[in-house]
Amino acid sequence: MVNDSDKGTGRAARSKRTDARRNEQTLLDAAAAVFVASGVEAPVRDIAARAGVGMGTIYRHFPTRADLIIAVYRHQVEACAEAGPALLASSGTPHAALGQWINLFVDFLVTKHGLAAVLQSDNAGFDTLHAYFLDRLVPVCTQLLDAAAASGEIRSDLEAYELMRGVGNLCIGAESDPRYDARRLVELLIAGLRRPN
Amino acid sequence: MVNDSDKGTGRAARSKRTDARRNEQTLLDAAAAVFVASGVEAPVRDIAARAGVGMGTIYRHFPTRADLIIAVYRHQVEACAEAGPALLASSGTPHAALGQWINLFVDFLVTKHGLAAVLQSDNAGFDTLHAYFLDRLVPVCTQLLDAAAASGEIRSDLEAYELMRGVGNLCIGAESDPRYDARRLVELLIAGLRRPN
Amino acid sequence: MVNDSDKGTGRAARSKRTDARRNEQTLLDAAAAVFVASGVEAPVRDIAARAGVGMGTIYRHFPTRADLIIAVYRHQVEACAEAGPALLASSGTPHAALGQWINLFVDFLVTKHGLAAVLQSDNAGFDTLHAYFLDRLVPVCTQLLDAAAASGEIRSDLEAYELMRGVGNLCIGAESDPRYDARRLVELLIAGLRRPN
Amino acid sequence: MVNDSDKGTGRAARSKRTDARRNEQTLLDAAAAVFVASGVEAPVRDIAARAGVGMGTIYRHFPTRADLIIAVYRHQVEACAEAGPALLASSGTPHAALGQWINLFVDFLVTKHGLAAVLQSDNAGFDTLHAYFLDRLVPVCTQLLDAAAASGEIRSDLEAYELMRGVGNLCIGAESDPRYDARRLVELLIAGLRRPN
DNA sequence: GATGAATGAGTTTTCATTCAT
DNA sequence: TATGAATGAAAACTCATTCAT
Repeated sequence: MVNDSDKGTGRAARSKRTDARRNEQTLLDAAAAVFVASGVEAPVRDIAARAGVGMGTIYRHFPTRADLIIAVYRHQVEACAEAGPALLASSGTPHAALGQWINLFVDFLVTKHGLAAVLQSDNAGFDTLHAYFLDRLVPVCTQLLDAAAASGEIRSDLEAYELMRGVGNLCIGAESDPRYDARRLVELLIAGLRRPN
Repeated sequence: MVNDSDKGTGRAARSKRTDARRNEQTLLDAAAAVFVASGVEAPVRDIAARAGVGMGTIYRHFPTRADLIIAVYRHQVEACAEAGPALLASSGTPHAALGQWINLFVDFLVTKHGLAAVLQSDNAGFDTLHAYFLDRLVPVCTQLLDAAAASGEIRSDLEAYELMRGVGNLCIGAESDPRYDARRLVELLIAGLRRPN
Repeated sequence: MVNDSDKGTGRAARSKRTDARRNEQTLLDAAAAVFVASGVEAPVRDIAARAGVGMGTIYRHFPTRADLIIAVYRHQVEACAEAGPALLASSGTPHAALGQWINLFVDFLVTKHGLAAVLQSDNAGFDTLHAYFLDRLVPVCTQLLDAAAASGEIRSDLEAYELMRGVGNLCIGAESDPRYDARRLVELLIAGLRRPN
Repeated sequence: MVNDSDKGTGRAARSKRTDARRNEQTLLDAAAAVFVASGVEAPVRDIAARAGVGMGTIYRHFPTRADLIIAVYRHQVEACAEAGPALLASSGTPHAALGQWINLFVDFLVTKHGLAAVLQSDNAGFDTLHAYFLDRLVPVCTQLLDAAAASGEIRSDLEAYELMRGVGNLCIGAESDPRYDARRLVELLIAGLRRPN
């Protein structure tokens, strides 16, 4: 309310947009909550109910389920993407940076119920989601991998795509099983990359 | 029960039992074929159709889908289980034996369309399946792991259950993606186990 | 019940088939009734409710709406198809035969609420229906048209397909409008075919 | 409206009316374009988007879809209505005039994607549309029909309403089927009207 | 007046599972 | 025992229409 010096149509326009934005945030919150409770494949109707809106509203804001998931997790994906170069600059060695970065990625996947599973599903409806993840994170991972390979620390015959897919798979089902610690296994995987001196 | 040479109705009974067994084998063959074609979550109706029987017959022999999957793959699971001690005896080192055994396990999972995915699903209907796999294979894997740990080749802080679950996860979706080679990643994982000399 | 001398599995099999057939007839009757009341595009659920069965049952018997419509009207289509040659043999002139046959076709279309409309819809779901009608009736109509053309009674530049489509169109909406008599207009159309002596 | 640099309310009112008219024309153009592309049953949202206005604006100007269709095609309907007497005056015979007029009507219907179909729909929402067409064109057609009947050229037992409805029906689906030429069939219909000398 | 967000009924379709014959 | 017909819950998705801003 610092500035509400608008009048005429301006107010209407601004206020409409404000409301819609608020509503969208409500939707994202509700979706996030439902995703935690029932996984990212929860029925649209459940999310709508949780948000207290009609189903059509969900479809208006997020035409596909992938769009919704992306919106819900965008911040975290961005943070992960931006952390790549930063770690490379600050960590001791490229391999260490890679390990830390993968750790962030695991953090992300493991805490999102069912997201890892959906990342490997070949369901056509998730194409957008797949594309978003790959577009955003594969280049970052490639950079880290290249640096570590260039420094001679690791083998150079693994694509970022394959590594990320593997890490993603290792994270499937991790939340629900106390006897399974995805992070540990991912560490082994990264350790296994190291060039046998 | 070596001898159940019954007479009178007995002959009928024996023959009926024979028939039932024949029928069951038909079912298993059909299910295996459909699993290859459409994955282990194929509609029951398809399997029944392939076998030329009614759906009720499937349910009679295999009350749950898990029972059917177990029956279909039992032979291969048994073979895998039995290979453990054999490899330990014949391979150069325990770690090599472990690697070869895991390889067999990967062979198995990767060729069964969708089986790996179902192994990690937390769908209650698959409990029996999970239990069967774990009961049968975890002890074998434990033995290999213990031997390798005892020889000092690998770290000793990983449970067989966790390793197998990780390997299973790495195999998810491997058949359908040419850019993803599950076996490679599993090798990295096993390599990562090695104790840093 | 003239003959129920079946025993053993025979009875079960026969009785099952009998029941299914009875049920299918129930379905057809219900569908016919609903078609009359609400047109051939009535919701599947309505038909199921009318028949007192689940929706799945409709889908089992008739995978697409077109299949159901075909089944409901098959008898009448067949009768119409068979009447063609008969009329040609018994009527005074080929043109007269054509007129009478078209009349039968109109009888059929006009009494089926909404069927005519669906026959011209380009909805892909009705492809089977279109194909059935065309396959069955166009040849008959062609025969009548050819005979009348050969006798010099009518112009010879009109395809059976086009004529039938036109007749079909003229029948659209005829049931519900007392001021519109499709039959009269069809007569004009047929009269218009006559070669100007 | 040369000058709309208004201030003071009076001028504002005039200008508002001008704006509204301009807006309405934009709407009509957009609707016409969308009707051509997707038929007259296109979603309201599409039309609004095309016009660059909100959906509410469409509803304000044209409370029902029929109102919109009428507005879009009013000019052409008027032209058609006015052509009737003109043709009667200029053509050789009343029957020729009738044929030419019907031709104009067909021109109109055939080029409007889906309009013919909507003209026969018994959907209550189109009542206004039906009424408008009938009110405007039936009298014209009646005049032509009466003249031709009076001259002895044609039978006198057909109502204009019924004829126009028939012509409308014949035009259904004509744009999308190369094997179906509505104009030809309409010609047959008109030819069929001729009194058998 | 204009906007466009929200609503939610309505329809289709699929399959696991049961159970009468 | 075997059969397969019947069931009906579930879920996605679309759009006409309303109404707060």
